[in-house]
Amino acid sequence: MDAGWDYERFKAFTCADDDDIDTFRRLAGPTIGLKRGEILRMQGAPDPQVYILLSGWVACSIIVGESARQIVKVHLPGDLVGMPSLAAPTACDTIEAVSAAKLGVIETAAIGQVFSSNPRLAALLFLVSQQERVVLMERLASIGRTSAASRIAALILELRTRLRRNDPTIENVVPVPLTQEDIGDMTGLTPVYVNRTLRQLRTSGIATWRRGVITIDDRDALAVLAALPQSPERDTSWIPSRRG
Amino acid sequence: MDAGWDYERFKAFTCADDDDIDTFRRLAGPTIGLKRGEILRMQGAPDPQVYILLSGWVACSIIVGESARQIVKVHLPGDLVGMPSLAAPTACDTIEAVSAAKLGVIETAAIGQVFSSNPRLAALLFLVSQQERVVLMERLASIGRTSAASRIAALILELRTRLRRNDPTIENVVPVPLTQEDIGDMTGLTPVYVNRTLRQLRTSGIATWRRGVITIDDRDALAVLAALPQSPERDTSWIPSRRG
DNA sequence: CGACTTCTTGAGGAGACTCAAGGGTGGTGG
DNA sequence: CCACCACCCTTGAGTCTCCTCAAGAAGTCG
Repeated sequence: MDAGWDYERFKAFTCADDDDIDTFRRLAGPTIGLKRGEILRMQGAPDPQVYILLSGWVACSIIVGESARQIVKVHLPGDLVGMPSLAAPTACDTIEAVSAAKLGVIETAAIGQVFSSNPRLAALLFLVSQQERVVLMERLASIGRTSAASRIAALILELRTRLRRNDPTIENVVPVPLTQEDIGDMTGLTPVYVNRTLRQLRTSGIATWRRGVITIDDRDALAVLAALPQSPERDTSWIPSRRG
Repeated sequence: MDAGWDYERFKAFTCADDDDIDTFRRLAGPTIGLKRGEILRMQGAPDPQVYILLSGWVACSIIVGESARQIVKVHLPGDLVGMPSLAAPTACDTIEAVSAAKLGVIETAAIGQVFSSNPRLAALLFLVSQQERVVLMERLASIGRTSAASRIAALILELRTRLRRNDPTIENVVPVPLTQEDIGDMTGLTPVYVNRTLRQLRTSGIATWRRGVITIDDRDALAVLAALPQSPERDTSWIPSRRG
């Protein structure tokens, strides 16, 4: 744990080993602290940077029209934040702290260095991006083609799965610092309707989401409701080995 | 043009130069031909491969529940197809030909080789993935937060922009081999409502979509309706140079 | 020319939204 | 320690966008 960065989390996320971690750690620059609700950078800001989330949660969102907001990703500790804007002159999304958070800045040039000097780590970064694409694709399918209850069920299961990578002891009680408005912005619903849908999940004995804590009462029913495949593990055999 | 692969298209797409192209060309294996409607591989199929689209259009979709389909990406010639499933033991999406199409197979191991032997090209592949993420994020915002008319407007503009990379002479007449059902599966709408929305766009003098051809009548109005930022160009200064 | 897919339009219904008001909860300052 | 304030949650009533079901027309391919 250097400057609070949860390396174990990052290792699990990328299948990186200790040497990879060492290499990567050297990339992280100064640390930034954010209070809940604080904005790290706005969509459209010039010269976007890449960050690594050390602690807390941040949300990346896109503003549509005058006021509508769509959260495209909530990041948990260990996540790389801001990669999609890597090659853009201006940021394509807004990064905002959902809870108090700390981030390390990663110079864009350092990413290029990884590709030159550490092909294995570069491939791991590439792989992480593919996984992020899959998550986005599944969220797209969820929002485009399912009911409010299904979208929220899928969200609950996604958060549970991701949090379990950090903390394998998590089972049916999942701490989540999102407001109902945040949930709406993630699922494409209004806060009012999120509230009604949560009540429906609660009264039907499937899940209870209250005061920042989800309690899953019937995981099978939740999975059926979500209607999305639970992705299995990854195959990393194609990644270059360290010596070769 | 080797085996019909539009290298110029790929070069424009990735900012790759001739040497990069040469390297990449060696990766492409056997060519596969598909008729319209034919499925290359189903979601859940084991050992997914990566392809390069040589000609025609293919769609990647996710099945939700019993019958609902969400198209997460339509690919144009030059695109890399199937990357998101790269590290998964089973394919996360179904690849289907929207029009007659040809694809080259790319061995998974060859991708790893690129990372070992050609960091510059690896970085370009990485960059392309980030761009794909941005496109997904914007589609997510569109579907999650805008009306049917806005979604279709955004789709029209996205297709126009991408096709113009292939053929810069395209202005207001855009050839698009998608059925109204396909449009619905891309935008999260039913085919019936797509039809009504297209009529609405037509009668309000914004755009006409008929028989595989979009005619844009008022591009400014279309952009306002789409309500999404038109992304500017990329900054690739961080990519490793060939010698260095 | 015939079979099939795709498009078009109508009528009715439901899921999600908007507007509005009241009740909790936690944080801050006196 | 209490009171106030801001934020968030909760619920009701009414509306509208979009969906479902259905049938026929138009286009396309063999």
